[in-house]
Amino acid sequence: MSVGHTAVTTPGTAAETAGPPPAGTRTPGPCADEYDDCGIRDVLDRIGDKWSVLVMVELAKGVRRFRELQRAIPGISQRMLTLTVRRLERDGLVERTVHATVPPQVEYELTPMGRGLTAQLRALFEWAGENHARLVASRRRWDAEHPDSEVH
Amino acid sequence: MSVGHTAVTTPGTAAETAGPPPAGTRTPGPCADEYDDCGIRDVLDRIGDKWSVLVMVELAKGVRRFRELQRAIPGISQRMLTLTVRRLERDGLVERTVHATVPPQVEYELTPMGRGLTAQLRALFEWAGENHARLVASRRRWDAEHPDSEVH
DNA sequence: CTGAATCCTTTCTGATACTG
DNA sequence: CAGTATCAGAAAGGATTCAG
Repeated sequence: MSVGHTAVTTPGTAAETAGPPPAGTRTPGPCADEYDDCGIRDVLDRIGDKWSVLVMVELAKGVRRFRELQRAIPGISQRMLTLTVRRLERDGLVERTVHATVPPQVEYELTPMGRGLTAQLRALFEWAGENHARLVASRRRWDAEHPDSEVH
Repeated sequence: MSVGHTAVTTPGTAAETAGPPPAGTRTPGPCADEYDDCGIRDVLDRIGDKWSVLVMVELAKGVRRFRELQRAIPGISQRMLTLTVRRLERDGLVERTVHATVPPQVEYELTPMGRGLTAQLRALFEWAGENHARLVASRRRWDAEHPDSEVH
């Protein structure tokens, strides 16, 4: 997702009548309601991408080198792994350590903040594990009732 | 994200050996480690998109009509709201009720499963609220140290 | 009001080739 | 090993138009 990580595009037409969330870019003041934003968007953009969670899950097991990560995450390309760890590093969730050895050796590990996030994700993982079957069933049912639909 | 909601490409090869997470592809056997997959991908694909969470958060406050949702979520286009609620409905997270009145009236509300998911998301919201400032700070620092970078 | 259908632009990913 | 640089295809998102 992301899209530059800002929702509203139109600069003018947006907030006119004024309301709780002026939505120029995102809620300017503190969280509109109980949360609404609160930076949840930044977090969702990170965990919502294709590989970040998998990388964090792997790093939750311990320090890993670039190649180790790639081998541990089937399907990820070198390019995407690089981008993913860079973004995680940028957000302060992962720390990158370069050892100036002959064959370059770079190690990645979760920062305290990164560990904090993965801890919060567990609740989500558990829920997913418990409800995935139901979700898939619902999905199949819906697809059966709506043969021709692009909503996938 | 998403990409057909399965990471590794291979299309056909669905459930062959049969197992808890037939998953389009991903981890061969059941959940590799503690989670890895377990359907977490489906969940992340849903909450990771641009609007689903905002819609669920709004619906967590009560039943809402289409226009009410759109007004409550600044920036969302009619098209995206339609797609978002449809996908949530497909996954069994939201229920759609059509009232055959003169001006069409359609109401949306979270299903028990939908409420269950939003409950799990609160942990994430709280974490985001507590760590967003730190994350943004880290981001600014990183950007300052890497003037020319596309990793955004 | 509640959508469905189009068209078009932006963003994301993956494949490939090259480098210190 | 650990990246960087390109490039092309795929997918997501937005604006607009039309309809029940």
